[in-house]
Amino acid sequence: MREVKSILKDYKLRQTDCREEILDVFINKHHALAHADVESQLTERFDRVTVYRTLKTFLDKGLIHKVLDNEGGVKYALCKDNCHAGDHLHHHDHVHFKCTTCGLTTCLDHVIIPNIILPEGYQRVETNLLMQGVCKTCSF
Amino acid sequence: MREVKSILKDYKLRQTDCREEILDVFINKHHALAHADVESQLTERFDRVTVYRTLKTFLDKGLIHKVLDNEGGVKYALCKDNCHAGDHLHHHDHVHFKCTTCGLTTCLDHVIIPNIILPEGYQRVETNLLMQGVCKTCSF
DNA sequence: CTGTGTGCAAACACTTTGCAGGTGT
DNA sequence: ACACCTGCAAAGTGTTTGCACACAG
Repeated sequence: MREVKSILKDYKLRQTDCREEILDVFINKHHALAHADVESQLTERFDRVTVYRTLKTFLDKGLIHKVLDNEGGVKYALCKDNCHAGDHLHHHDHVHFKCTTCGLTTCLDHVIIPNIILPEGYQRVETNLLMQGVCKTCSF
Repeated sequence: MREVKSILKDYKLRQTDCREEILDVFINKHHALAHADVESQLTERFDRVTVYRTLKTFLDKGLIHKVLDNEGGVKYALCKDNCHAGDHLHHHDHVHFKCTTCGLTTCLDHVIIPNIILPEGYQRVETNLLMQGVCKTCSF
């Protein structure tokens, strides 16, 4: 996977088996993954702790972003190129959609969260929107 | 607390000390509370498990609603009267705001989530919006 | 009286931390 | 060579389940 290696290099991360595999999982699955999902998708077995730390590293470096879950967990999804508009402002103003049928949470990258007017005195920094319903493939 | 008792009756819930106290906490605190928050606010000590079950009961009966958290936990907040428009459609299309300074999450009941157009095939059922930033009282 | 709520104990699940040794650059 | 990554062990935290007894209606 040439792509994986070059992405890690771009993000100034060391090339290790664990990172390559986890990144590969994110690239191939096109939905958000919780820690447990990542773990179960790995071909090689890595320590739970290593997976936790790798996810944290990817998150810190801006390779992946958090996706909230209605059950209270956190999932992660790959950041797309449009996250880096301006390189400093790492923004994720797109909608996340969790299907109640198949259970998958996906980034609707092209559905952006509209600008919401807050009451006087509130300063917005980040917005997270999770929508639940039935996804395209499940509503046949 | 006459109010508390009548609310429990309205929701067809038995009157117990635990329920009265927990409901009282929600009424007096005007922000979302996680399980641990509820527990620490109780004057009388109830079992952890009882608190969990009470929250679940309140949630099932529609007395409180979930508030997502960016850390991956779940908080709860009282449902307002406007939740019951139509009595069957229990909707919470308001914005939740978590202050990064004081850490409190509040319901912005009057800031409703705008209607978002989804791609063909997606059916929306529920929407949850969490905004983070600085709240009114912290931005002095 | 009956069904439901509560407390206790225990199991279970999830996440973090410290340390020793291994690996990428 | 050095800094960083990994695995193991353990602790810390959060949540659920089963059962016996207590209590509201």
